[in-house]
Amino acid sequence: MRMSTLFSQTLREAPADAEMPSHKLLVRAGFIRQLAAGIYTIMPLGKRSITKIENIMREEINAIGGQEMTMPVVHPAEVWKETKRWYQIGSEMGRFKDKHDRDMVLAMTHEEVVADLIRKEIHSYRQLPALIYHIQTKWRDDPRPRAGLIRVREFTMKDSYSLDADWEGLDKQYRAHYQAYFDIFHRCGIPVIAVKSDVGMMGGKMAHEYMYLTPFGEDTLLICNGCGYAANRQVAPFEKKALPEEAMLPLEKVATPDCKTIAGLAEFLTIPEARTAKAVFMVADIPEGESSAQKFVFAILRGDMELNETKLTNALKASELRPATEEEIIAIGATPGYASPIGLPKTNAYLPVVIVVDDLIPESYNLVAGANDAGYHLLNTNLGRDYQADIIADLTAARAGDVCTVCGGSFEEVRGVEVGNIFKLGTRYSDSMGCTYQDKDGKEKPIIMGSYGIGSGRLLAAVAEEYNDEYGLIWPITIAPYQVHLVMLPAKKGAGERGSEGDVEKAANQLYLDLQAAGVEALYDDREESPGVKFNDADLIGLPIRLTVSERGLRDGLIEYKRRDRKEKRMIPRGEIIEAVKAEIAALEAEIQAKVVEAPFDE
RNA sequence: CGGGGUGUAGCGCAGUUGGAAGCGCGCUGCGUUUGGGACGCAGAGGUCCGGGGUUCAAGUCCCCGCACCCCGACCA
Repeated sequence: MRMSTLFSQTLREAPADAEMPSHKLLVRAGFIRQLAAGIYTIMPLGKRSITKIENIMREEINAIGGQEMTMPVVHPAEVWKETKRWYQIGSEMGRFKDKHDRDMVLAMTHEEVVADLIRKEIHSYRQLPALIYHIQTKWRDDPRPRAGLIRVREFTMKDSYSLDADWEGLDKQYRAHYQAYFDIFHRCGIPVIAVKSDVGMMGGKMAHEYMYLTPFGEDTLLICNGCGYAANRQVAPFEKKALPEEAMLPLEKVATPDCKTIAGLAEFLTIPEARTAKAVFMVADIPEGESSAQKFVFAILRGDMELNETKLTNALKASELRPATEEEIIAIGATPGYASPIGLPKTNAYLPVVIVVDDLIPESYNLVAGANDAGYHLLNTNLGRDYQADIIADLTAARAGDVCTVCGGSFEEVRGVEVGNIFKLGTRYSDSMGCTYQDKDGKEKPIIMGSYGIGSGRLLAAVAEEYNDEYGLIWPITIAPYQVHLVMLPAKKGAGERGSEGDVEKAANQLYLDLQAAGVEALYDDREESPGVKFNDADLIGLPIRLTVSERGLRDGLIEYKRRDRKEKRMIPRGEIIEAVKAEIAALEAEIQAKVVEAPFDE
């Protein structure tokens, strides 16, 4: 590609909007342009890199038996109603009506479409197992897109769907993906770890997320420093320290003026926060068939713990969960700052109340809780005697320093970006959409599904995040839009020669043709720009190998040769340059290949 | 959805007390330059986010919207 005709421009300064290095550099180098919040155009350079990423995905998924296809971006709402996700998913689903006033859905993911397809196509165990995948645009109306391509609303994802006759088959395909995903990430040059994750809106049994660790990441992970166990903070279990068992003491109401926080209360009564009960108020939408019921949630946990909203959502099987407002707290008859499950009115005009209690509370005796009376708390409250729980579950968020349930080690917190995930869906979709096959014995059985996704744009951004310096991007050879950046520095010209092609141009043009003939992908800077401009653009775009053709070098028949990731330059005779480049490409590819290793499966 | 911020040329920004819309980079033409974002001359480019209002006069003050960014909530 000649840069004089490349549809892309570098920018000296990044837009003020950009903060993350990957975002700034991808914009400055001309890989992406923004259309709206979380909606980007992928420019030619970016498209070439994304295509390479997607081809790596194709190779690896084909290698484990995948068959590529394409499924629609626009879905009739019927299939989403069948699985109930039409009702369960909130505002992040893109909905519209077609001209016949039919409800339509913009694809967020394709389980419903796959399920509809296979209930029509698959009838016999002979058709199983199968693995289908596609690389397709998705729309998720994220409430807060940010960080360039890391978190967008419209994005392209490779997602595969495994179809099996039995659970052993699912395990096998899940394991195959587990490794194939590591291979994909490693071939793109980025280190990742696999962690246990929440199944979220996907439903199903087991799930792993692949996390690229970076301080700019938006997910918090807990990693055990003893055994290496890693989990998303949303699901991480941990060892809770119960208080010693003691006899229940009688309830006692005490005045606690201006103690609206746990910290204030503990200080006022000079007791540890662990001796208090914290009440957190949420309003949840809980799906019931085709509609959903709003409920007021009273979550009780020990004062020294933090509520994990994902765990609470899962305990409630809620579709939406948000903090209650002060007006709502008052409306159910509780007293903000001094609220408690004890002494709540049995009925209220506002919403039904659900009391959800953390599983540490039954083992915690004589806690201090609010009295539902401004300025007063109750001493010695006890679950079972003083109030009842509707649900008891693990509700608390693990934090750095908490104890690992596997080995007793302690957790550290790190940040990461989720670049891929794999789910054992099981029969969640087969059941709701009637996807069955006939087994050897003639019985109808549900097809067992798995789903596996990687976002290509987010992966590109993660690679850009991992490989850059103060001058620009530094692409791994496998992802670089071109392998070689050929810089031509035109010679000084006398007045009469202007416009004619000089020796340097001739040599550079020839080298460009030779590179192409040798199958090397080259970006040729044939523009009339000063050397500084060309070198800075080359550094910014970040192709792995740079060749410079100049009068200075040509005098001795030499071409300058430099790797983007190294400082040193070499001068190589013209006749040897193609071989040198090919050898370097092979060496760079070997460097990446060396990173593709077997990963232990974390059950 | 809560909190904060920003909207002026393609990009980065300035714009005083309310009184003629500017600077740097980029862009066009000509010339001089040519190994790390050169220089001169001449140009083009504006819905000052939008709508109302106050005023003799609004980029500037007031009201209402919108967009984008950041933190949180949320989220495969």
